[in-house]
Order: sequence, then structure tokens, then C-alpha cells
Amino acid sequence: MRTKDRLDYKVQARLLRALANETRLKIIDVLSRGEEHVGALAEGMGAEQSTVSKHLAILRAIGVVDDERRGNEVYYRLVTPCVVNFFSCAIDVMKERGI
Amino acid sequence: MRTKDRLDYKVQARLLRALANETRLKIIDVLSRGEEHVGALAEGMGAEQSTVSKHLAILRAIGVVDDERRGNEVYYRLVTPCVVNFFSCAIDVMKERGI
DNA sequence: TGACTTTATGAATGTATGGTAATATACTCA
DNA sequence: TGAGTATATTACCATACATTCATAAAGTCA
Repeated sequence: MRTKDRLDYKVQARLLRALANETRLKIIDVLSRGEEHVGALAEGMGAEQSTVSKHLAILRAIGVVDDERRGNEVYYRLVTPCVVNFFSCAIDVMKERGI
Repeated sequence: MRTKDRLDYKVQARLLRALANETRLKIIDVLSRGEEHVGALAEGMGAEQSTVSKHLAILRAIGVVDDERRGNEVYYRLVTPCVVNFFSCAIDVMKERGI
């Protein structure tokens, strides 16, 4: 691995922390099937609107999702499907581990 | 993705949380180059022995590392190099994002 | 403009996490 | 066995996080 490819552990940990939450993983899973707005996300997963909004802010802050307002609603989408591959990889790790 | 491949978000979040720490990422990086014992890890990264020992316990609990005592020392190693691939994937995500 | 809808934010609270010092445990060797 | 070494565990503190309620902000539409 080239030096340029070596990431600052602090940055890497920050991204992982942003992903390391059950609710945010659900959000990512839903968004992997297409963009959605906050209210629909909240209702779909049985969570408070404010809770979902805050989690979305966290995902947006690290660049995993972006948002677009359309009228009253704000739609969120995954910036890159690569995040999904990321989790497929995680799943492989865990299957191998029998978790 | 088959249903069997869909992971419980709680479990997935637990694994991610276990990885989402600067010190633990450093440990994984060192161990990706070969097994090491606690004292050497602690010294190598300028951390307290008790701190490193605790982080190793966390990594062991989720099955990312295992350990083997040899005399007074306890050697730790990555259970699977797949963890390293996991991070390569994360790095790709982040490079794409410009993080 | 005012009533309404949707999302974001702030305060408060409980819980989890990370780090350290001190101590306990496990082992070696004489 | 006892002294010495390496690691694990405990208790503690400070900080970060997740959630909720209440409210602010942004937009629509009559």
C-alpha cells in the first residue's frame, strides 16, 4: 500500500464511528434502494423525526449522503453506492467469523 | 442480496463500533504485518499497557483477533486478513469522497 | 400576510466509551 | 516456595453519543 493510500487513523475512525450506529445503518440500507425524504424515513423505520434528522446530519457531515430540498421536503441520497459495497465487505468478514 | 446475507443492524453496528477507534485501528495495522505481544504493541504505539490490553479485549470479543500465551507474553494476531481488505475498501470510499 | 407542513436545532437526560492508576492474575525461574 | 515479569481487570473520571421534547427555520399555498 502506497503511503498516499495510508489514511490518518483519526479520520478513518471518524468515518467508522459515523457508520457504527444501528439507526444510521438502517438509513443507509433504505437509501441504497433510492433517495427518500426525512419524514418517510422516520415513519418507515418507526423513529422520531428529530432523531432521524440528526442521524442524517451526521451522515451528511462525513459525506456519505447529500440532500436536496424540494418544496417542504428534503430528500437524502447516498453519495456513492460504494458505501453499500463497503458493507458487503463487512458482511463477508462477519460471515467468515460466524458472527 | 439474499436474506441470509442481510445482517442484523445491531450486530453490524457492534462490529463497526469495535473498529471505530483510532488506537484499535493502529493495533490492527500493526497486526496486519504479523503477530505481536501486548507489551510490544503498547511500547510501539506509545500507549499504556492497560489501554492496549483493553482494546485488544474488545477486538478479541468480536473475533477480529485471537491470542496465544507463550510464557509470560500473550501474542495477538488478526484472525483474518480480510479485515485489512475491509479497510482498503473504506479507504477507497474516503478517497472517492475526498476525505 | 397567516395558517400549515416539513425539517433542523437546542436543552436536558441517560448511557456508552476511552484513558489512567492501582491491583489482581498468570506465568517463569531460581 | 518466593521474587520477578507480563497481562488482565477494576474503579474512577471525563468526554462523547443517542434520544426526546420543545421550538426555530424554511417552504407552500390560499
